Amino acid sequence: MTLRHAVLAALLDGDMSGYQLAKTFDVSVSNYWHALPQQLYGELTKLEKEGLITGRVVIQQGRPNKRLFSLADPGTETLTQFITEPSRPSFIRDDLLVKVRACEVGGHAELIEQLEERAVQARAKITLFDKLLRELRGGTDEETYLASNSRIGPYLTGLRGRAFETETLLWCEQSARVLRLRIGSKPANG
Amino acid sequence: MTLRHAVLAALLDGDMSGYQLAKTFDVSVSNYWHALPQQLYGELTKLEKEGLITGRVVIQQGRPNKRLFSLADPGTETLTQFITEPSRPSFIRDDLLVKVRACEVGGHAELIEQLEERAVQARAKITLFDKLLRELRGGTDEETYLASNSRIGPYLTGLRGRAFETETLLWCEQSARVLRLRIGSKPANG
DNA sequence: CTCTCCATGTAAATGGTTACATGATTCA
DNA sequence: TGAATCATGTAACCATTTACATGGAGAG
Repeated sequence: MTLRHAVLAALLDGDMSGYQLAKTFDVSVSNYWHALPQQLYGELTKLEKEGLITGRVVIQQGRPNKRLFSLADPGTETLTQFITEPSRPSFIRDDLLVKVRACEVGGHAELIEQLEERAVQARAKITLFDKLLRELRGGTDEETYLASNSRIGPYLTGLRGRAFETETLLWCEQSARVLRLRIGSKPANG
Repeated sequence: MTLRHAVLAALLDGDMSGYQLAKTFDVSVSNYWHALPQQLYGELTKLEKEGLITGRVVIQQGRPNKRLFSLADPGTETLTQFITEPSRPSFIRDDLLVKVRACEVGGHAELIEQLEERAVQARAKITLFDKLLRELRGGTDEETYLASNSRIGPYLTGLRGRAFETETLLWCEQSARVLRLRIGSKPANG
């Protein structure tokens, strides 16, 4: 199980509620881990029971109360130990790649549409990552930032995320182009 | 469930046993889907019962008999329909990225080792992908190959796999370099 | 005689997804 | 009045991992 580690790592950014976590997972964490809100709520409850995080209720006006969680010392220790343990191989799961792999059976037009849709999503994600990286850097350039002693973890994973999405974009465009030649159809989005 | 689709797609390469599938998943399929042998055996049995693939026992000398499976027409239809359905977002799960994200809690030395280990694996995978792509291309160059009417699916996914591993390699090297500056330790592998 | 490769599985436990459920507030 | 956002969960189901299990052949 590593969802717990991903959650603990996310809390290094500061206190968060389950709802906030679920929202920001997409920008900051979903690049290397993915989870649904239900899972996060469950995991947060477990982590609190085990004392790895501490939660407190924040009463709000004009909106429902929320439970804010912060990393406790045992949580930090769990993370440190996790870093020490051997890593297991990463893995990807991607419908689209399975589909491209099997494209010889037909459905080219639909597949091209999906590739173009994914390309749009990738562009949006690249923009988000660029924004994230710019904000982290502040005024300084990348080299100086990475040599300084601040928060390099989020920056490095942000770089990986941007690189991943960039490659996805290029690949989607290339694959769509190649498939289009096969059916002589026109691009759906220009 | 998309393991079944990944298995069906893999069988487009030709008849295979569970054991062969488990072996080749690493080179050809694990780039976009990952499964353990137990899962493959189970899935193959199910797919045969449902008539999507057909199995036959091949008696061998000097080694155990094996069950060879081939794609049946309903299996091909299932794949075509799968291509038509909307794709769900891809996702990555990577221990190492979680660890780098959380690196501020300590364990830099161990983390650097793991990054270097991953870099070695990435290099090996790039070599494998290059070999795969070269074999698929045969004599022709890439552009000609992709414009011709043969098996573009495996080629395109191979390209994605190589790009992914290349980015992984660069990222591991960069991250290890950045972390090394923090602790002033020497590289473990040169 | 030991190790690795071939070849196939079952069973139990954990992890993840889908469907369902609630209820207040703000904006159009 | 309807939709979106905030905020939190439960229950049932399906998928995946871990542990266990077997057994012959060839290489060293």
